[in-house]
Amino acid sequence: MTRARPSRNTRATEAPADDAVIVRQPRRGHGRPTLQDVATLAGVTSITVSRFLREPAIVAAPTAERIREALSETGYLPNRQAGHLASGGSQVVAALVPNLVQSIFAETVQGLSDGLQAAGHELLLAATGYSMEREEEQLRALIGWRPSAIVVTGRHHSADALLLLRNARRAGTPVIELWDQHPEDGGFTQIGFDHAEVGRAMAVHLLSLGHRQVAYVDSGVVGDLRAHERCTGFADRVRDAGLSLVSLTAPLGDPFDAGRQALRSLRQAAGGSVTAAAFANDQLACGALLEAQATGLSVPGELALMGFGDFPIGRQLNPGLSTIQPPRYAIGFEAAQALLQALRDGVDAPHRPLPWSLMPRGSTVATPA
Amino acid sequence: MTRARPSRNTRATEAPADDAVIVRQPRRGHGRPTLQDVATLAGVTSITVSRFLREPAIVAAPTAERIREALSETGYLPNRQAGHLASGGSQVVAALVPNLVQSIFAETVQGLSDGLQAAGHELLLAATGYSMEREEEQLRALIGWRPSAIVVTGRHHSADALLLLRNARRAGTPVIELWDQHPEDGGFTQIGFDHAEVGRAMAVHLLSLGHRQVAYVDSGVVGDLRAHERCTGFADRVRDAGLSLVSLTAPLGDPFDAGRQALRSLRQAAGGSVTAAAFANDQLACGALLEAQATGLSVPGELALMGFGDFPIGRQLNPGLSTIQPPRYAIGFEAAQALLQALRDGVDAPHRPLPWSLMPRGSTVATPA
DNA sequence: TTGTAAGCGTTATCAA
DNA sequence: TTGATAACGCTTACAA
Repeated sequence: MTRARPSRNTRATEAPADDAVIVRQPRRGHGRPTLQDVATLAGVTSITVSRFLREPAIVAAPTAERIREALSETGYLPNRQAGHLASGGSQVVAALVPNLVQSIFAETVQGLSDGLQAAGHELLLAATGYSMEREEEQLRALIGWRPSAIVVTGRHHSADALLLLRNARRAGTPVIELWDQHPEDGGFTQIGFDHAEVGRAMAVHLLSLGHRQVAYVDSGVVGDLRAHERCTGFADRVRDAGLSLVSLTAPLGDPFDAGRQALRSLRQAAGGSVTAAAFANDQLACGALLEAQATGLSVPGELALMGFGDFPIGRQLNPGLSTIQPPRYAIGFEAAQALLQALRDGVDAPHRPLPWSLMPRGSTVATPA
Repeated sequence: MTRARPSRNTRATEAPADDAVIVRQPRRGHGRPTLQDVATLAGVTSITVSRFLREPAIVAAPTAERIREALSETGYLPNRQAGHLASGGSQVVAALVPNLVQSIFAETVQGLSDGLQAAGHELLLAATGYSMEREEEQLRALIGWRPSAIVVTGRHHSADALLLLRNARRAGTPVIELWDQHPEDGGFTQIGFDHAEVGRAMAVHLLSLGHRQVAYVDSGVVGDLRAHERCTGFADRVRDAGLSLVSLTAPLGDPFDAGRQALRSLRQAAGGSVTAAAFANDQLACGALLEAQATGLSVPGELALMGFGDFPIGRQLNPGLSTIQPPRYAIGFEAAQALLQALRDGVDAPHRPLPWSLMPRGSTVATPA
């Protein structure tokens, strides 16, 4: 790699006549053209170039032309750090999601990115791995960038993380919580839905189909609090109906395998008594569905199954997997809107409850053969 | 939201006795504690605090203690923009991948992130949507952050993007290309493998099983050049064997549906003559596999199928999907190592060909019943 | 061990 | 319409 820093001679005055010719030997800097380089080449001062870049109309036409040439000749690209430092505003949104690999959050990030793109904001992304300590750590790192807004997932944070978020808001940085809808006094704007309610709806779906012995397979990921809330909602609704619930937690590892394992545990523990099971997510449910098929267990005849997330694979299987379709993309896109609004108006954006829907498919509702 | 900027009185000298008391009314700044605030509180100057933060050992114990207190009292978090601007080095790696949703690149990003984490570097991420223009645009935005290294996907870039990358390298910024292995003179460090070779291996696998009428279903995503290279490699190898090839392109949209559609097209176009088909990725192949099952077509008896990517779902289906397992995570992790090495040594890191493997499963190799 | 001075590359403010 | 000047918050270089 050529490591020689390009000489900065261009930055010296064009005709350093009178005094001694001082060849500036910079010991700092990134070795890239600066506003000053462009200005010197165009025969103006840097502030004029700066103005041209932000509002081309306000510089005289001939000047603008010279600047345009100098810009393309130098290949100048503005230094954002310097810009943000000087202007005190960053046009950068920091976002924290649990993870990106094979996850429900990838589309949320896409929605966020799309929503911000249009407004010329950039996205600074980090993953927490469903850990609050990790969230706090990442938050500290992200705040170092002085983002114009902060987006986090869920409403539960460590005490210190909460402090960081409150401080940020006090300093005028909007804070938005994704994938949740459980407003409290003084809380941050929430864009999402109530997971306990989803859990209840899953229970209602199964009970309304006549099932009296139902099970819930919760996520093995300790930090997946929203899954646990769905579990609680499900359990409450089942108990309200005067029924008992078989509840178990899926193992970690490949979620399809975990789902298969959960189905085996279920049959072992409960024998054939359980007639319907709800899962924390579609991957677990698909695993169980495939395991049922492999072992000749009739779905939904002997066991009805449903998931959460509406991943593409669920509709492809036969029978199709009944599931909850959450507004994956919309959560991100609406968060972008809310955040832009908060920045514009200087007040917290209102909470936005977003609709989800239950998709009944063949894994719970037998189709006429 | 409380918008009042906190007053900066703390920044005035503690006892502004002699002259007039000037209450500084800042019109800029982020409204967050600065090094100066901490220093004033600790009764030292800002440089001492700065030093303490980077090398706690070199300040005197009692001073350190006062600084520590002041830090926690103010909740100070360093401003990275100012830091990088002053030091001329950024500790930030910019990475460009085609996409993150349901993609093979999510794990690569995870590997990159893990590899950088340990070295205290941060990741600035953007998606190109498999478009070169978008890549160029994103590259421009990312370079604005003056990253210490740049990571892109693949070896094909627009002319202007190539210029940007070359300039970056000339300025001492390592550039790394992921998921490819096709070194040219003066090219950038590549971490990945040769896709044409993978295509040939897929052909060899099917031919060695005795198939004489084979098909390749390419990705409908125009910008997925690596898939097209696998297609070319496959086609070459088939023609080398003196055989003809049925070649088609999957439609866009849900990849499972696209795979189903492709299978239907295949049967329509080629009748029953094709006995084996390779797909650009596992999702397409899984769709085809599910379609085959739905229509009572025996796999691999009447038609053998294979994919690329080794997505978790492939092994779950019955028969399991034969596929190529690429080093998804390793590509990211090794890229991090290469880049850190390049930064350390000041020379380009060597290319790193990474191994992939062919996973024969039931969709091509009939298991003894 | 601590401080002073200068500068990183840009923008806000005011003057011309 | 353009420029001079002073920040922004931090670090390097050098002095004490």
